[in-house]
Amino acid sequence: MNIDHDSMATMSNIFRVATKFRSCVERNVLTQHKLSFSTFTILWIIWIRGPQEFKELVIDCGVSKGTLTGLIKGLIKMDLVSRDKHKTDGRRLMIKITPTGRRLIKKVFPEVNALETLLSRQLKVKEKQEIAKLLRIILNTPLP
Amino acid sequence: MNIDHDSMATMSNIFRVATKFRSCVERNVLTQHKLSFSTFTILWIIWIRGPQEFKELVIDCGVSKGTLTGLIKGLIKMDLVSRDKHKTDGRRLMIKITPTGRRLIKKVFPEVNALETLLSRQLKVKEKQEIAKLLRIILNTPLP
DNA sequence: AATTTGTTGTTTGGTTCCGAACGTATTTAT
DNA sequence: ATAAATACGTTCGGAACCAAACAACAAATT
Repeated sequence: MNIDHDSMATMSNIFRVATKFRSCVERNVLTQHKLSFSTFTILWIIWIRGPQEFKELVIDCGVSKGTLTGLIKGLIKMDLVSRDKHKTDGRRLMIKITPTGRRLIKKVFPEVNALETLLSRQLKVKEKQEIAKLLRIILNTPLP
Repeated sequence: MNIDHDSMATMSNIFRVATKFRSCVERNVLTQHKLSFSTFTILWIIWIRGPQEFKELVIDCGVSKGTLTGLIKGLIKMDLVSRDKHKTDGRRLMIKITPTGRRLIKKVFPEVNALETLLSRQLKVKEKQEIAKLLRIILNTPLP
């Protein structure tokens, strides 16, 4: 049996770290604010980058468009984002953050970031940058 | 606003890589065999490590125990694993792979591993080992 | 102008997931 | 020995998820 152990170890550790961090953030931060990891991600993106198109969010949040429809609906009900038609193209949607949403993410994000810092506290800055760099290479590698 | 950008970049890239790979594997390999990523993981673990206790699987698969109950149920229905009582402790369960399960994972795992190789093809072996090493440090870092 | 083709988001049906509440088995304390 | 506390797995309700079918709009073709 011919197995590529290095690739396997890399990927399985990536999964384990992702799972560990995600559940920790949900448990310790997001639940109190009625947010899921995905809705947090949406809020974070439109806070950092400004209003985004629906289809951009689909890619950047890593969920299907069907799922995103439901998540946006929930965020609107909580008055955290708004959904407007594109000026010139009636098919497209623009998702914006509301003042309430801005207030919330300004409070929540630092808490999440603090956990990121905590989790990676045994790594040097150089090492974190090295991981980030290598992962960006993987992200830019095309897959079927 | 005081943000730890290096930790943030590291973690957000970990999530993006995990999502990218997971959906690719599900789409290109697992669906054909009626497996989800989690059921694949269960099968893989008890194939590599031998019979496992239920509660070990909860930790190593990164799902809740309620979820694991359902997943095991599904795997049993497909005759891929069996569930037996622990010899001396009537509360505990031992999960074993069946011959059918063994045949399946022997076929499926190499396909998954091939995608892992493909995804990390732009990295040198040294670099993969470096990522795996750094991620293991993170995994051993306690969190609330 | 009318039809076709393509893009964008919603709806639908079914699976996976978690947390909380629940039984059952075991261990500890009285 | 009995009661209380703990450990283990199941059940249940609701949220999140995906793929496929669908509807609305835009662009290209005729």
